[in-house]
Amino acid sequence: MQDTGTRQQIIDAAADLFYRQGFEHTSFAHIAAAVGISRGNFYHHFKSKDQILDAVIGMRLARTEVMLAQWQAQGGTPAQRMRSFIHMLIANQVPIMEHGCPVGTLCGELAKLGHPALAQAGRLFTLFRSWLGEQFVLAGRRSDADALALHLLARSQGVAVLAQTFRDADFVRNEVRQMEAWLDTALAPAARRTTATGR
Amino acid sequence: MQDTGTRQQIIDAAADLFYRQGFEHTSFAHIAAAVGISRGNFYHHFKSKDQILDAVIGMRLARTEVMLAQWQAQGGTPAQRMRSFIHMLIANQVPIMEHGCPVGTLCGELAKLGHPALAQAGRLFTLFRSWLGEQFVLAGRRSDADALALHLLARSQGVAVLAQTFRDADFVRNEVRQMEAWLDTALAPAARRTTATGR
DNA sequence: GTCTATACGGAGATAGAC
DNA sequence: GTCTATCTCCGTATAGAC
Repeated sequence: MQDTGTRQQIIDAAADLFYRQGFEHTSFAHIAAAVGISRGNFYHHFKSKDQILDAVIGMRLARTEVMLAQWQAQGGTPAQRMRSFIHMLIANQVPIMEHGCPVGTLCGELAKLGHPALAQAGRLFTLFRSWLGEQFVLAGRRSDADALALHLLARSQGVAVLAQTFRDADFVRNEVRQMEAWLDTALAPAARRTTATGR
Repeated sequence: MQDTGTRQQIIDAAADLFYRQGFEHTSFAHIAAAVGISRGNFYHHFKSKDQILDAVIGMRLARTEVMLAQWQAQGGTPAQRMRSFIHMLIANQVPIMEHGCPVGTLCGELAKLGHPALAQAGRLFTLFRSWLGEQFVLAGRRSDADALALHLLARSQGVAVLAQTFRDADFVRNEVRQMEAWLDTALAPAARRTTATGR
């Protein structure tokens, strides 16, 4: 694991193609061409397409955990950290307008396919949900932290879906501004604990 | 057109299967089995799979226009009519939790496939966007009516995406309540015109 | 209009040489 | 580990009988 060899190249290429073209629409030929290997070589690394999907989701789970841990380690207030989350919509604006949110579109496709890996992909959402929930707890919204986390998650997903259809950068910026404003008002009455317990 | 014969049966079955399984994952065999005809019989009615998709989108555009016109004809205030829109999330809660929003998931899939029919499917969104925009104009929010319409559309899409992943009915109800509350505050300062010009 | 039979290509997957 | 060759199944699409 963690090699930069063929196996990891396959996972990287598959993750990219699954995002840009969708899981079902991506064939072994696509991935093989992207990596520059033959189709047959594939089965030395993965016994089936579902195994590649598992590996891709696993890698993305690991990378997401690292990113969230970094945001946490950077310090600052919970509000500042949650702005990092919201700001992903700006930072990834171009790919989102082309291919949607990597998490939302994957879960949506797997749900339609009735694919068993949906549960694993859903953990990507859960990672953000839990992390956001922790931030709201730290910000003093202990009782409704999870509902607030889900709300923020839903808002960002909605923006991603419409961004993909309308390709409207102004819309994205406008919604991001509104989400930040919402965050401010949501945290305002409980501002007392925003900087405390910043472990 | 508008016959209840085989052609319409095919469109109905295809629309249902495209929604539940996705467009790409639905084969002629699936549709033929659902209608109870042979695969070969298909090509008397549609020359290609894309033609079925066009017919499905066309039917859904027509039905959506009828629905919006009915909401308009029902009278009431713009706020009341927009509650009909928000309430779709409750009325269709079960299928949404299983298969997502019929509009959002179709547009998302077609975008990933790079399918030319995306533009037509996007008109489904535009229909709601324009209708909601009109309501906001009637409610006195002339200057930012379209932005408000997009916001409401995005909120509902976000709820649909997370509902599909987490299958949480409480979350849906909670978000719907918040959307209704948002609508109230958004229209409150311009309440003077809510009942006027109710053509 | 509806059927059966079939062509044709592409998909996932396997075997075995190098 | 990587390749070529091949298998099998399933998808869209066509031809032609009834």
